[in-house]
Amino acid sequence: MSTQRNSKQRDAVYADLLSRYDHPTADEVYFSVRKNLPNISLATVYRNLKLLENEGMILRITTDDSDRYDGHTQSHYHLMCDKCKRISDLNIRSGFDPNTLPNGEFRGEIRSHALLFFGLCESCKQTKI
Amino acid sequence: MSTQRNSKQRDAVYADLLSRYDHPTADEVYFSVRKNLPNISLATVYRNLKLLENEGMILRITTDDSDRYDGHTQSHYHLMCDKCKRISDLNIRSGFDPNTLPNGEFRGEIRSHALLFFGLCESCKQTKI
DNA sequence: AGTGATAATGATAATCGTTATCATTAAGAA
DNA sequence: TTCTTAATGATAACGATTATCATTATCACT
Repeated sequence: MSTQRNSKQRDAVYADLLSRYDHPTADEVYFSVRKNLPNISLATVYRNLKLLENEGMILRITTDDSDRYDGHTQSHYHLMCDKCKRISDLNIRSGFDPNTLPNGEFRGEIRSHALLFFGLCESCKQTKI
Repeated sequence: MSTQRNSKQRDAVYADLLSRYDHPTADEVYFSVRKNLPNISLATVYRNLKLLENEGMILRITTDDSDRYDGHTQSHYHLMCDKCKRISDLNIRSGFDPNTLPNGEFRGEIRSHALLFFGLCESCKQTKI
């Protein structure tokens, strides 16, 4: 495990993410947590966000601008609004084709998507380490 | 249209992307184009990459680190290697479920993916402008 | 060909999200 | 309570990208 000791700062960051569904940026978490811990440092927020992500306790959403965080890790997808730039949850049942734009019960409008796979490229797969 | 005049700098940036399949960063395009245009500025490379993207002539691939560019816009997906961080093309037939990890003829290994949808959120869809 | 308006460039400063540094604080085992 | 050292707070540094601005070059119109 990556953490050896508890800290109320880390607990506060995690609790904040669990309590909200608006996929905040690191800065937004910082300002929210400061209500209860006025002396917490922005660096501590970044540190703990990375730590919690590495432990699989939170999700990081990579976007064009600032990364956003989600404390709810059960499988779901996200939509970034072209207009207000906010991120909302999409409850898409698994077994779908992103090109088919499965709106389902979602009352917004899906226009496009970005999909990036991760794993091993062909040459790294050969020389497996 | 966004461009009113031709420029050999823009032509060179586009030609460079068309000639390669390694999904370079802006900096890598810069160093490549400098072989023929030693005085081109990095700012000009960034400007023209953004311009070409807006015109739909190239693709930008948003990743955790620097953005990467692709001059080949016919529909295909990408894999970022967890080890060497290079991006390779994935030829996936449409009509697939990203969770099913459709390896196909790809000789690497798909382990995960990041999928983000774009469009209008529910509230912006209501107050449509 | 020559001229003028202005798009595009080159050089570089500025921005901004994130990470590194380091002295200080505090968790928790002994 | 003491001691080790993980974690923090404050802030400097970093790196990718964008903004600024004087200069250059495109190209429509003579």
